[in-house]
Amino acid sequence: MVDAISMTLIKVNESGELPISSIPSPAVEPPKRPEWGDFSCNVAMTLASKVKQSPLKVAEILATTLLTQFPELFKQVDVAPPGFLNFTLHPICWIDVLRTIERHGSSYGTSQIGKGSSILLEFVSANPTGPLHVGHGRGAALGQAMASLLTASGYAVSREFYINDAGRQLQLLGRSVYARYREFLGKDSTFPEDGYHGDYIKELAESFAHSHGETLLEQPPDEAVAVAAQAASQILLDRIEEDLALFGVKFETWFSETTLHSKGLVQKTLDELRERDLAKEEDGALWFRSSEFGDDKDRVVKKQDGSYTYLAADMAYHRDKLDRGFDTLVNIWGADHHGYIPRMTATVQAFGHEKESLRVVLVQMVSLSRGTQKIEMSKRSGEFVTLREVVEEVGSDAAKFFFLMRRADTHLDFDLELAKQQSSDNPVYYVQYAHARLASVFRVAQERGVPLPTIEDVDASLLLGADELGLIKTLAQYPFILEGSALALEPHRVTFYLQELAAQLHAYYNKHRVLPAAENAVKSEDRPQEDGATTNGKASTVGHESTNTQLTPDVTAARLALLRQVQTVLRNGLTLLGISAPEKM
RNA sequence: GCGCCCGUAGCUCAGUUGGAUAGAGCAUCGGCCUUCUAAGCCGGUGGCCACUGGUUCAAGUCCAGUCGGGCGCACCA
Repeated sequence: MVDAISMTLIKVNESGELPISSIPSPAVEPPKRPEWGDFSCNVAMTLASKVKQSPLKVAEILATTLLTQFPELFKQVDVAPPGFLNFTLHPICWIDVLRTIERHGSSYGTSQIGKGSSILLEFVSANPTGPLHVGHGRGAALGQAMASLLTASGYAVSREFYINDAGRQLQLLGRSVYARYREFLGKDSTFPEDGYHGDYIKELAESFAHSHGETLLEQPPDEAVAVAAQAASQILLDRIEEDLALFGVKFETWFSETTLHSKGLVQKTLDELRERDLAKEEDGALWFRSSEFGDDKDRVVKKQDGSYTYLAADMAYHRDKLDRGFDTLVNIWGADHHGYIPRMTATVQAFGHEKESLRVVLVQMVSLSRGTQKIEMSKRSGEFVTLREVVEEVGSDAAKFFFLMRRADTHLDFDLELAKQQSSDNPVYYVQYAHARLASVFRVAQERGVPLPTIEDVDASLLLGADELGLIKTLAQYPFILEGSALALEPHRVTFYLQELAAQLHAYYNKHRVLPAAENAVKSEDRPQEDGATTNGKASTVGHESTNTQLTPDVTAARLALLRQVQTVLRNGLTLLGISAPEKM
């Protein structure tokens, strides 16, 4: 398609009809309205000013040349103001799409645009100081879908969870648990000012009292707190891993912040900064000259008291990621961390990498509701809805779909009532139902001894009606949706596509019968079909004079073959998002 | 004060990286099952794309400014 246009451009240039100094690469896209054909191209308008002719004139020249050059491909090439070229292919060309889907099956839609380039995808990375909440769930669903999407597009993806198991938060956890532990044993205790208030802290403390008895009381508080912190974070981390597994999210690596310190990598990172003359001593602290790379100001990495800042550890972490040889680092962060991006891109550049090698996807907050009733959440009081609770209530399919329904950088309203509803209002069921419905048709077909044909077995000319072609064209888009979605790191595009395809399928299903009625075999009729494709010479069974299509065995076979491909694409898309494609509902 | 994100139908949001007459779903009103799953379909109602200016053949999309909402601005993590 694009090649045809490029060749034509070269031809008209050589023949002198249009003197083009440089041949542009034409942009071809499906037009907004079906009446405008199968593809449209704007190259005439971009060229018009260069060749000093009106866009319409340029388009005319290209259109006639294209049509005479490629008669077997184009049925029609139209020119529309202000200078669009609209192409209509011979309908029969579209049948190739179905053959492609049938041939590739579950791999239909995958590509190699990533060319094997390696990506480290870091997401969730919740502190092991409490259970995962819904916000983490959104990040988890997004990361998981993104990983599948990128893998399907030819990238080598590795998923990683960064464990913040060093520093103040963990100490606070230890002090919280220790305080509850003393409380439980009837000793006096002072709960830390901004400690963790959730009930899970009490549970941890109690189980701690059972396993350790009163032994911790005999230790100095500092040591006891450290022991409590260690034990509690390990348990909480295990639960996080469990919750994620339950949600269908897995990581190749769990990277512990502590190992950065124990291996001396933080100090090494700062040493390297000095070597590169990107560090400075000031006010008794060590600073990273991040402003050299566009940050607002320089940042402290080693405090006056000699301890490292969080940034220092994070710099060491990102340096380590790059040292492991990844081409691109993708981080999924909560939107409240956006101010951190300049620091991190500065880090990447400080160690000699392009700033494009770090891509940060920001995820906005999730607010929960039941119908119109909002559910208040406050982390301070420890009253927030956990991911596990949501998954148990609405199921992991619905949870994932809802998390992936919106662009990452917009607020998400998650309606628990809606997610549980089994109706067309619920987009998850809507898409899954389309898949199950088709499965049911195939089941009934087999029960009645109707064979399930392949595309090669059927009379393809029976699939050239407007509704059939509409479905086929949507199926043809799928690989492009995946590609765009992967490049932009936007899985929500796949969710929207699936809803569109499902809608089209449901409409088709309601309008056209596939199997003959159970008792009296051939009496069923479709509603009038649009004229057009049926004028194609081969379509002998499609009565040109009659506006109705008889549901002959040939028609049944052709439609079955078409619908199998629809089902394949529905299944591929759902699977990619980590959502099940049920055979029955 | 500075920086980032957002502003599209009554509500929740898409908008193919600058294209033609801006689209869905919800809500609301009215239809469609003796037949392959009604967890479905068909039709009606709804818009100053926050505002102003600029860039060009073309702006919801890019740039500048204004207004409004959210979030950041630590030798915290």
